[in-house]
Amino acid sequence: MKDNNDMPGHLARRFQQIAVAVFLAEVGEAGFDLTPVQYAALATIKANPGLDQVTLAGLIAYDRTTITGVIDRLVQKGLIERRASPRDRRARELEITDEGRRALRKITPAVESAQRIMLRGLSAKEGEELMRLLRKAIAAGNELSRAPLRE
Amino acid sequence: MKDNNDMPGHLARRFQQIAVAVFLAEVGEAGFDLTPVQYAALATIKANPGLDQVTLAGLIAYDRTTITGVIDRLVQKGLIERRASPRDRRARELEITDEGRRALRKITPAVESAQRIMLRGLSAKEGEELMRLLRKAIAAGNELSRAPLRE
DNA sequence: CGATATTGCTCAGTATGCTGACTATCAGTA
DNA sequence: TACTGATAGTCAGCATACTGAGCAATATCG
Repeated sequence: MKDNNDMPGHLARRFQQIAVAVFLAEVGEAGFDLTPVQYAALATIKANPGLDQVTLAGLIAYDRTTITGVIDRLVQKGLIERRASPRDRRARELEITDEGRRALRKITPAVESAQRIMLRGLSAKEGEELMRLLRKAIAAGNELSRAPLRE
Repeated sequence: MKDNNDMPGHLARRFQQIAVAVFLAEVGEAGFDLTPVQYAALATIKANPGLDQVTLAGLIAYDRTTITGVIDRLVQKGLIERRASPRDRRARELEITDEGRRALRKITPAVESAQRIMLRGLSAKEGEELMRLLRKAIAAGNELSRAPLRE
């Protein structure tokens, strides 16, 4: 009988669980109330001004039904704006606000610190290797989830 | 500006996302409707007959408020039984049913297949290395989440 | 041009996960 | 034994994620 610790699926869940907890703790300590998911969305909107929701979802591999709520909350916090696209009346264009830009800038150190903490059990070389293997496994499984990465 | 693919937190989320999708697909194809979380709970209850909810939660690193719903659904499906403990009237003892045992046995090939599929981009050696690194990072971060592993 | 397919988005429903609060019970101690 | 603290479980509330359905608008093709 296989142990939980021999199951990549179980290990994935545990690592994710710790990663989220560390992120929330670091960002919270910096005085902000942003989830990992909201942070990734905000950073991606900043890097791609005016993109629509489906494109955003593809860039960070979120489900299209999940992104709606995430965007709602970012708008609610005043960090982004959502407006109808002039070219396609089905689509909504997303834009970061000045406040969103400010928040992103101030949060960055906490986010980077969180990434270090979640790898604190590994050497620098091991951390790199873990990320390489995750990237490789993810690339091979990209199409297996409902929300694949789309570049 | 760091890319998402350089963030262990983001990679953790993506890998877990794929792992869950693969698990549900494989188990669903085998004719069962069990989530990864429900499967781990069921297998752990079988291996530790009569354990209480807090102990179960500790063995698989679930939050005690999450385990309640998971157990509800396993009971609902007739796979486990929950009854008051004779020694501690606060506690509930959990026991797998015959039907739970049967389900577990029939599901096992699908679960193992799922674990292979989620590593299909890696060689056997790389898969082992990924699991080793995840275990190491998880061990170092165990206390950082609200639901640490308790053996 | 008009029928059809596709796309962007939303919604209802279900299942994790977490925070924080609460009840009931148990354990240790003054 | 009475008080105090810890523990087992539940609940309400919020935030991901997903399934499946549906609406409105756009694209495509005969």
